[in-house]
Amino acid sequence: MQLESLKVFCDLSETKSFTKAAQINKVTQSAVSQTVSALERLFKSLLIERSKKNFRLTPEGEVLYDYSKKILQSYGGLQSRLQEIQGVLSGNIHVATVYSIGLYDLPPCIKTFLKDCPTVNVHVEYRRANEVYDDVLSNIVDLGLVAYPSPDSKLEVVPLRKDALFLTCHPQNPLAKSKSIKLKALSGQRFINFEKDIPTRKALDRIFKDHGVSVNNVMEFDNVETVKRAVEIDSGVAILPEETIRVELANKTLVGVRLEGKFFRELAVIYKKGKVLSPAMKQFIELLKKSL
Amino acid sequence: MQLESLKVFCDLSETKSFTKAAQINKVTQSAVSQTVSALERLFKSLLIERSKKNFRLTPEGEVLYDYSKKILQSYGGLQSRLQEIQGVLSGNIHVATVYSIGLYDLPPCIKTFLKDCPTVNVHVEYRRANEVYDDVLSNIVDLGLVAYPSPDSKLEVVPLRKDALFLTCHPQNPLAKSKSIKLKALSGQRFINFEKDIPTRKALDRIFKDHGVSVNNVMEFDNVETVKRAVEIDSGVAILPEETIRVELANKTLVGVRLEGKFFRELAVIYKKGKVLSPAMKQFIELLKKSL
DNA sequence: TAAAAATACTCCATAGGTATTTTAT
DNA sequence: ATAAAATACCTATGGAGTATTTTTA
Repeated sequence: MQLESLKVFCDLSETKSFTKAAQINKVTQSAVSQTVSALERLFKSLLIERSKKNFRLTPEGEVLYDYSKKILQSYGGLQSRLQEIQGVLSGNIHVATVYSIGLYDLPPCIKTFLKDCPTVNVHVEYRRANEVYDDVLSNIVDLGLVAYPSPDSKLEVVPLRKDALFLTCHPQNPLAKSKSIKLKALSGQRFINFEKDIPTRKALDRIFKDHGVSVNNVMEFDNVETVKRAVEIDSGVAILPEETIRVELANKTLVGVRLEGKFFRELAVIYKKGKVLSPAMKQFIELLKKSL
Repeated sequence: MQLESLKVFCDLSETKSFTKAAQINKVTQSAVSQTVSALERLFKSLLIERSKKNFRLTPEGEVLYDYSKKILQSYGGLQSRLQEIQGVLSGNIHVATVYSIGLYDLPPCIKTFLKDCPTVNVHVEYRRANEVYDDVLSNIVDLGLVAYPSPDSKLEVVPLRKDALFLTCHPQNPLAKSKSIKLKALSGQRFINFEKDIPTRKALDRIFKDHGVSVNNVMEFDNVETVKRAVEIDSGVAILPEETIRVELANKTLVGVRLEGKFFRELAVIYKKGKVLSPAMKQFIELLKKSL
């Protein structure tokens, strides 16, 4: 009995797709198909409801899934413990991150981390927020980095730094003169915003609603970079996390005005509940907590 | 990663012998040696203290042992659950039993059991009491059958029937006339006993001591059969469990006299603590509890 | 008619055997 | 000297790949 087979079966059960399970385990779809057949032969049970259109486990499949999870978790724990004993941090870490964090906050962290642990490989994938959640839940990546984490019973959420939100505007913009500004002052302003499905947009909408402010959304983009470009040509003002405009503030191409009140972008690491984190991953999360 | 390797490593850790671990897993000593090497390569750790004369696990070995036990237990649970679901009782049961139980009490049970569960193979090995304990503890057998079970922190003990002890004597013997007899009456009698290391002997010694009776041990044997033969030629009297003299009582070749007081031979099934019992084994124990 | 899953076939990696040597008592 | 473990070497099984067919939406 190979633990790898149980791993494949678990991923298959969770993704409900032979092809995805194959990708996660870096084998071909054929191998997954054969693995399942072998398991069914071994346990003399049908594990997956064929015939029917939609993927479903048989009762035996459910039992196998539950026990496999438990077994794999123990095995993960074993590996971690052994690595700890040996004091060797190594292995691979797959991280999915939303663009904003991946582009602005993450790179310096990775740099520091790789200096401390040169034997660890960190693989970063840039994704949209919902894809980060999906990839974490389907085991495609180990960790996810998101803003405004939405709680999920299948996820562990580790909160990181709260990045201060700044009103961002063109240096010539009238608002640029103030040292700080009240949220109210933004009423009716031409505003460069994120698209409706972006978490930061949702957070901004909530803030505006809570404070009875109504802005004039003149443009909507799906990423920070484009928002900044729009502000740079004074198409309007925006609210952005400090970290994402660090360079522009230094170059004076943009002005950041402190908002009166406590307005933050909350960052978080997410990972699948029950996942056994390797020592390297734990170390990585610790670093994120410290520097992010 | 093969679960079989973990199993081998566990048995090796417990028996502290490559050869025994090989026997238990029905492979050659060579295979065990290679399996351990493979595990050491895989985990990049020394698992067993070589160099030294006596077998000892390294810290890594200890960790691997602990986790392996856990993993194998889960896997055992999985197999049992699947069998339960399928309602199929099958597989093998290896039982080690002391001669007395194996010769007299067990055969009818096995017969009934095999009638109910024809797909189960019951393998019975006849052993001396201490060997039964050893075989159970070293996983050579699944279940052990003993009289007067001695508690052990590594063993589960399931008590079975308490077999009444009868004074057994030759039909012509003066004691044969009584319907029942007081223990005191045995003082000074020529007594056929078991050897000192037999549990029943120990139990008898205790009974005699507790009641201030002192018999004259004229012969000592290591098994019931020989004791009976000695009583049959009136070399002395003996105390034997009812079940073991059933045939002789029917044939009138021996007389059994009820002892006044509560004197019993306690029977028990033993198995290793933490062992996952297959449905077949559970069923078998249930049968023993009912008919023994 | 695509996409997903199953099957046919082939290959090669490795688990495990036999035979032997090395090590420890 | 003997028993246990390690090693050398070989073989066969089965895991996984490519190519293809079958199935389902």
